[in-house]
Amino acid sequence: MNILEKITQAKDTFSKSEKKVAEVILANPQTAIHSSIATLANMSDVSEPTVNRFCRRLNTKGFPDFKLHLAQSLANGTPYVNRHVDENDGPEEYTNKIFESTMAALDIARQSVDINTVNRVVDLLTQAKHISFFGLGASASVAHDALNKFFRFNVPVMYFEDIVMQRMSTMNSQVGDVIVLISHTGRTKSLVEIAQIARANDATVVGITAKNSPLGKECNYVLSLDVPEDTDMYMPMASRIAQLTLIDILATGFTLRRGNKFRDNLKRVKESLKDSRFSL
Amino acid sequence: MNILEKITQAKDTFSKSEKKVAEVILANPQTAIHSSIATLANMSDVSEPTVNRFCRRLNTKGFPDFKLHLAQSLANGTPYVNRHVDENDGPEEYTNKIFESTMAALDIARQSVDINTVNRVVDLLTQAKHISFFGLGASASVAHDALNKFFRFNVPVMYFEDIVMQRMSTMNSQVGDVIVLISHTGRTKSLVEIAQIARANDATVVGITAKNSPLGKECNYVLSLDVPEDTDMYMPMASRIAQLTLIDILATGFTLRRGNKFRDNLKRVKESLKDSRFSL
DNA sequence: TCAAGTTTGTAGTAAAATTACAACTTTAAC
DNA sequence: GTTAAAGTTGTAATTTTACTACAAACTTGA
Repeated sequence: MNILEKITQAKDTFSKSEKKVAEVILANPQTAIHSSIATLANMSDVSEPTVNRFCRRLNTKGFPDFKLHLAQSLANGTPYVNRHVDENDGPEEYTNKIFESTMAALDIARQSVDINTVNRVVDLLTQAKHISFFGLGASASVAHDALNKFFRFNVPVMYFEDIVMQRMSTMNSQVGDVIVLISHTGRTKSLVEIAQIARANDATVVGITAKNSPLGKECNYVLSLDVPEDTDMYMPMASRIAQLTLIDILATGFTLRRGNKFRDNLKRVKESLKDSRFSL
Repeated sequence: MNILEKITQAKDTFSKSEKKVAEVILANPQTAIHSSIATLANMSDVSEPTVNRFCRRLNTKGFPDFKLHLAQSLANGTPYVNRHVDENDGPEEYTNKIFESTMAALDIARQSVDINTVNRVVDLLTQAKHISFFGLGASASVAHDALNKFFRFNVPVMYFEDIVMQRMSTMNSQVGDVIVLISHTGRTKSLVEIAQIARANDATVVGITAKNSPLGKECNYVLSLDVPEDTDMYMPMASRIAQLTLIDILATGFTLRRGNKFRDNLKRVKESLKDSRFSL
């Protein structure tokens, strides 16, 4: 595991002085790898052995070894950690933290996506007679976004915020229709019902949701995303960004499957916006 | 550049003994980063100062610095690059490319955000009598998402997709109201008009848009995001992810400004969902 | 072959990291 | 409250590691 994440995670097990060291390192890891144990001790306002003990607590052989691990964490690839926003953070801190934890979440999500399912879902979507995107709460805007993308493909695509409309529309679904249900937790009752109605009508149900959730179990295909949520904020943040990225992937897969001529079509949709815009 | 590549490339400029060092390092770089200058000198059958000179020849400050560079080169993972999707990409390739370019875009966006403006906008929002979020097309779902977030704060917040509703609502705006207009290009005519109406009513207009665009010029505050768009796809992708992240930042700033008691409020909103969900 | 230049190693020095131990806190029990 | 035990932290000494200065040994070309 990335040592920066490890520090964040193990913060509670640290002693007072060790926490000081952790703070200084997390605040400026780039400086840390270029400092000696003495300067780092000074910056953290602790003694040199404390820094050394801090390093060992993280299962490194000592300070130089720790610096090596830190350097590797900082190397391009996985530079970002899911850093939680703190009460006392100023604008600069929370802005950077949110960007970084969003990137970190995407990185984790990427590793959890099942490519085969993506491929099969893209297949389904290209062959669908009708596509519907439904979500509620925070996932409603994701469904909304999906509408905006797939609508450009000149495919019959639907999106409703209203659960009654979602229900009525699903009642009329049939074989060949694909219904994409979006829910981070997969425990939204009314969406589970929609899934059941759809399957009773032999429509295909794709869930962008948690694998073993009540909703997940009702779906023909589940695209699950493991995303660490900052539960302190009591708001869905990273999860819906990951969902949106997944929508982008499905849309991209769709256009690639449809081939080159189809891309001209997209270009035309984009150009149709010209009149509603000021020219460059 | 990767220091391992650098060694291979600069091999010709090395002296006989330095080449020996290069060989040993290239043959087993993992061992090299965990060795002291003495052991490495021994393995290469040269003296310690030779190893040191070798390090300096590669523009490093010395042996420890060289090890740091080497460690970074060895760190696993590819950097976040904006890799464009290619016609012939399979599901695995385009999935990874989209995740990576989204992360790369966020990284670039992060560097372009003006923290001072973020801070001032958060200020405005916390003091606003009414907050409106308007966007069209792909930005509509971003505005939709903003509604979902700010609505939890128990603040009078509005969101319309319909330009007539947007217009009517803005007509009634007054001092102390904040209208957030979202548009990637900043060239959507009807949003520019909304901005003009709002300012005529002394409401404050915040644009999440391009700085020097027609819309940007009509705003009191502009939060601009430099995001590289994959224009090949003819679809907004990374831009709206960056916009959403910015919404997260504003929402977070808002809650932090409001303090601890307010967080309990958010918790209550979240708990109110319980009945609409299946329990764990 | 010899002188100028380069390369290399030896020995000493400086810096950095680690260890051992003592002083100081904290915690919990009485 | 007092006190003993456990845990934490810092000081000082020690060891390890890296670097510098300089001299010896090669190379090169006239």
